[in-house]
This record gives sequence, C-alpha cells and structure tokens, in this order.
Amino acid sequence: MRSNEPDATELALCAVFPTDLTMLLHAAAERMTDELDLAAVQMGLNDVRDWLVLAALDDGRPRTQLELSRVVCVDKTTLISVLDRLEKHELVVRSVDPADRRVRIPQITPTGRKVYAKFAIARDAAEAHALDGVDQADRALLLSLLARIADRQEATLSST
Amino acid sequence: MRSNEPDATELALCAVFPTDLTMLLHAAAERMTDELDLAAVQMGLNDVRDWLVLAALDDGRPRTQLELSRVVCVDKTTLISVLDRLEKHELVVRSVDPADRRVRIPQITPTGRKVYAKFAIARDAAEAHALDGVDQADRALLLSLLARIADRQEATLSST
DNA sequence: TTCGGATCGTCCGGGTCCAGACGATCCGAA
DNA sequence: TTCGGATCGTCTGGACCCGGACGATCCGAA
Repeated sequence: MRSNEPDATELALCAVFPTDLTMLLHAAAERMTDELDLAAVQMGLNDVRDWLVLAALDDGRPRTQLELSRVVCVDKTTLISVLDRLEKHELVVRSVDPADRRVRIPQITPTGRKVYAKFAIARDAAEAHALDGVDQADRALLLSLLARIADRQEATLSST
Repeated sequence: MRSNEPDATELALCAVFPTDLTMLLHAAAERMTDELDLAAVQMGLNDVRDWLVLAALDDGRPRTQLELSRVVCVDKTTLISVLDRLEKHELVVRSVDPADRRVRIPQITPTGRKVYAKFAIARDAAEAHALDGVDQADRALLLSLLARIADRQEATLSST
C-alpha cells in the first residue's frame, strides 16, 4: 500500500542526482527497457536481448555468432542461450557455413521477421511516446549526442 | 590479436541501429559505466552500485535501507551485500535508529566521503570527456531530455 | 496490558551470467 | 601430407541477482 507515504519516497534518483549524466543514461535506458520488455513478452520474446539479436539479424547480413555477439554487446556464451530459445521458437535457424564448418550463421526466419516487425511497431510507438512534444531538431541532437557517447569509448579503449 | 580483422567487426551497434533511441541509450550508458567502473575499481569500489550508494549517502540525509534501495533503484536484498562490502571497507556504518529499532540508518564515514570525493573527480572528468566539444546549451538539452525520459514512465506506470 | 497486523532487515532457493577450458575445425609452414 | 597454432561454438564452475519467507520490532485497538 502506498497510502502511508505516497510521494515522499517516490522521488526518483533524478531528484538525487539531477545533473549526473551517467545516472540519467542508466535511468532513461531502464525506463525504455521496462516498457519494451512488456511489449516483448506479450509477443513471446523473453527480454531485451531477444529482440536485440532479432533486430541485428533482421538486416539479413550473414554474421558468425562471434560477430553477432560483438555487435549486440552480448557475451558469446550468453548468446548461445538466446539463440537456443529463439531457435526453439523457430524465429531463427543456425546453418553451418559450408566454407568453414566451425562457424554457424544464425539467420532470421520468415516467422522471426514477422514477430520482429510486430515488435518494431510497439518499439516505435514507445519511443515516439517518450519523445512526445520534442521537436525534430532536438530529437536529432539527442540521438547524435548519444551516438557520439556510445562510439567515443572505442577510441579510449583501443589506446590500451 | 586484432591483427586479422581490426575494424571490420568493430562496427559497433550504432552502425546497425543508428536511429534506435533505446539501443543508443543502452550503448551510451554501457560505455559510461565501463569507463567509470574502471575508475571505481582503482579506488577499491566494486562496481556501479557501490558508488551509486555512496553518492546517495553523500548528501548526509538519513535514509532507511529500504528508502535507500528505492532511491538508487537497487533491490533491497542486493543492497545488503553492497552495504556489507562498504561497511567492511569502513566506508559506511549502519546505525540502529533509536526511535525504531527495526530500521538501520546507513551513514557515510569520513573515509567513505574521501573515497567518494576522489571518485567524483574521475567521474566528472569522464563525463566532461564524453561531452568534449559540446556546447553548454546542447549539454543542458541532453540532460533535460534524458531526465524527461527517465521520469516519464512513472506516469504511465502509476496509471495501472 | 495484550495482541494482531504491518513493516523493517536478513536469509534462502532457483535462475542467470560470464571467465576459462574443451573438442572440432581451419590454415600456413615444412 | 603432416603438424602446430589459431579460431569457432559449446560446456562448466563459481559468483551473482532477486522473489519469497522469516524473525524482530513497532503500533493502534480493545
């Protein structure tokens, strides 16, 4: 029950760390994920990694599992369980590369493509909702700054 | 060794999902966290939760563990292990509220304050680095949009 | 005072994650 | 051809996370 202290404790971390970039990034990502996870489970996907992998596969470009794990930033061992689940639901198939029988090429199936398309609609709606009332220029700026932050670290990492 | 395929596979997920808000939020948060985790470990903290808790305690406002767990968005059971670790390193102490012996009031110690201050410098440097070259107005816009996204969902949640 | 329900911090069980080890396979050198 | 090192996907051990249950404590009603 929240009848005792309805809003006193509800001050989210934004109230405590109003200007901390990292905190805000986390909180915002969390909020979006929560909303999308809800949509994802409704159509049989498990969590953010499922549709993340599906999204990466949706462009049809062949990738090995290792490449895929790097692209979506999921540990290769964890990726196995994701692919196992998706394959069980017949959303992807793993085919062996005839040129190199060590590697598996996960591919999205027509069913998988359909599920992902349906999910993409929900995703776009959620993102549009989150940015409701923000004009186009500001949205573009937000996205570009985020992309800049996301990419920046590659330089600092490779300097080791 | 990255001598074989140095940059071919390095195209991060921004290249795959250039316009997806949620993805970018995740990636950006991840990058910042990676950088800050590095700084945190160097001064004896464990991961993002440690300095998150420390940051919340640094304002000196007394909070119960339950309140604290809500503020920093950490499960109350997980918070216990965080506090155990911080207390072992003498960065915080748990004192019993004399008015209600059920509750514990975690408080930051002078040592903890010192460690956090040191970390805060590294954090500010990392964030300044991430936004290097972005003018003040754009930074403010970024922060406000992130805060907006982070807070937005409370409304949609409480509507249930 | 006594007592039942509510709330605090903590503990336990099942599930998940990831570093490291492993077999299978490729490829270049001899 | 043969062989040693490198790389692929998979498996496994130990650590972590969190929902639910627990004892301790508070507080209002009788």
